[in-house]
Amino acid sequence: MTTKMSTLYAPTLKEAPGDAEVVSHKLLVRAGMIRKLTSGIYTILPLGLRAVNKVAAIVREEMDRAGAQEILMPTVQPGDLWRESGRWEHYGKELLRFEDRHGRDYCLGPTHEEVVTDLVRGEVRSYRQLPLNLYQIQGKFRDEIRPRFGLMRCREFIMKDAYSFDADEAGAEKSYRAMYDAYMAIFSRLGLRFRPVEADSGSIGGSFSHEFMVLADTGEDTIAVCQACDYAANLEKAEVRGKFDPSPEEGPRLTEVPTPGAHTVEEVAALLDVNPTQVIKTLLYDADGQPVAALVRGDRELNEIKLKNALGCAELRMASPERVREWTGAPVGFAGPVGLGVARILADQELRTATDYVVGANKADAHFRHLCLGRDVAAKIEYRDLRTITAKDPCPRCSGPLGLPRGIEVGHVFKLGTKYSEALGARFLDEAGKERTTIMGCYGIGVTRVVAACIEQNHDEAGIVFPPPVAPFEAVVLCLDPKDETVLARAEEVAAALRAAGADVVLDDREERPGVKFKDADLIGFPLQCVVGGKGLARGVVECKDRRSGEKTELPVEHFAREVALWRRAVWCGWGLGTGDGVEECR
RNA sequence: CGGGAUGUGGCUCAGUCUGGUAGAGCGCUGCGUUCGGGACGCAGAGACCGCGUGUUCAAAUCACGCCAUCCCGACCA
Repeated sequence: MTTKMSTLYAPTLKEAPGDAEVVSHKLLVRAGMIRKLTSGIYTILPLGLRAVNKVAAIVREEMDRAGAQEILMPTVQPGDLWRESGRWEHYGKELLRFEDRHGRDYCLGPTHEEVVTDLVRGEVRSYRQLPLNLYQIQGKFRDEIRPRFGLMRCREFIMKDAYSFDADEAGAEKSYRAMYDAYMAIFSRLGLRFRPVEADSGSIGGSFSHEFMVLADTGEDTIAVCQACDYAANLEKAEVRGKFDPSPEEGPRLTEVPTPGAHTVEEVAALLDVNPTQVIKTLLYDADGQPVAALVRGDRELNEIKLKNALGCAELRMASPERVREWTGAPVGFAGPVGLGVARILADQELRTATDYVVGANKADAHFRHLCLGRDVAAKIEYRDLRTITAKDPCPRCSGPLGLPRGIEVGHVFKLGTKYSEALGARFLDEAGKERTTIMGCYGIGVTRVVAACIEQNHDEAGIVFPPPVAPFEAVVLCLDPKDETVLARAEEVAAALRAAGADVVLDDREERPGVKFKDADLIGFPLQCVVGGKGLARGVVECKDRRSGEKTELPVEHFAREVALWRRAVWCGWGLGTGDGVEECR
């Protein structure tokens, strides 16, 4: 049975909704694939769900191939389990909490480390049961501070999350590698241009991780990519390398100068007529309750994640203006390292060469000139890599040139270590009969976000340009004269031939003018479009269009079945994809 | 959480400043003409103008409160 547009619930819109900002959001709504229920929460309509399911199917295949087993965990989770892991207190407001009728605490699962670890600790008691990798594809809820951009950052979304359990470090490495490889296979098969990048492991915790970024100018993340070697890292992670030799401690003496009202680096630099590179920013932080100062050059950006990692603290917050006054004795804007009473002072490594800088004097409306860190600061200074990398910095691996493209995070793999297995007591007996803690990894793919990212990367003026593996239907047959039984019958034959060639097909049999069908086909972004109408049939041809290239090919009605299979393969090739029939693989 | 903006038929918006009969386009229903890149004509249906309170003879319009949605920001001294 051919799916027919005449009965499909796919309400397309000529105009974009007023509340949509980004292109994937606008197009998903216009193409009749999603509708908003409330902020950050969407209903997925038939066409949207088909795209989501296509992504899910490929994810499932590759996960199974990698040896993971599918399960389905509950969305509602007991608060007590989250207390055991310590995250009931630490996860914050993204965790939507509520009580049942008995007043017991529950939450909607934003991720499932607790539940899966609870599951495994009950049954896995022997090294013989390891390794184990369990995954699910399921709705997640995260009460985002500010949901936005349609399916890109919403509160309720569909995610594939997998969790690996291993007996030892080597096994955990292997599991991690298997997932990394599976993710490479998944995103390649989906027809996306993407990069795996080194990443910080963030709040989930753990020691090592990679993100999978779909390259798109509208991405929320910036990544550092080497143009010479294969180094790629999230901007927050990318290391800055270079030679930073201590410089001779000489030069003019430290001098206090009045700088009334000059709070920012720009104001101070302008007032003293120096370059911002000659100013040191002193940033004050509260690190697990301890006062800490971080020093970077005036034109640099401090990378808080690097600072947090360098300090090894759990919570890092910028000091409040009251704290700043308390620690420095001056209002915000005049902090400096000279005589500063904080627990630790960290400085970016490039300041090792620091001579003749301008810094705050820890006194209202005053700064010092001619500061030499080694000479003028009595306290110990820890030099570390603290600043955010820039496009001007060399690649930390090979010193080649860096690019800073934008990306959308669609996948993330973590080595978790024993953080959750330790907290929840997931232990087993090894060969020697000794009790040990399982080593975990976790691996996520934002399935709904993949669909949105796919559109961000592939669209044009007319609408979505779906890669064939993601499209809700790979092919559409536009029947231009549905009232003419001969034409309609021919359209059904064309649809059958496409199906035989391996494509899933929708038949546009609506009693609409041709223009409406053409517009909708392009808007929804069916990769293969075949037009069956009186005019073409009179010449004995079916006109086929490749949505991506716009190229039109006339295929003879007579040998259509054979011709269309070849044409389909050519379209997939244009995407750099093979159709999997083994005839010819592209790329 | 701070700042800004918006809320008017299903959708996109005008009308609000200057209070006085609720509008347009799209979509929808019917009829007719059209029919290969979002057709045209005619006739229709459809709105507690986000909610509440107040001011007024009179409120979509003014005031206050609330709610919702979107955008920017969340401490880079």
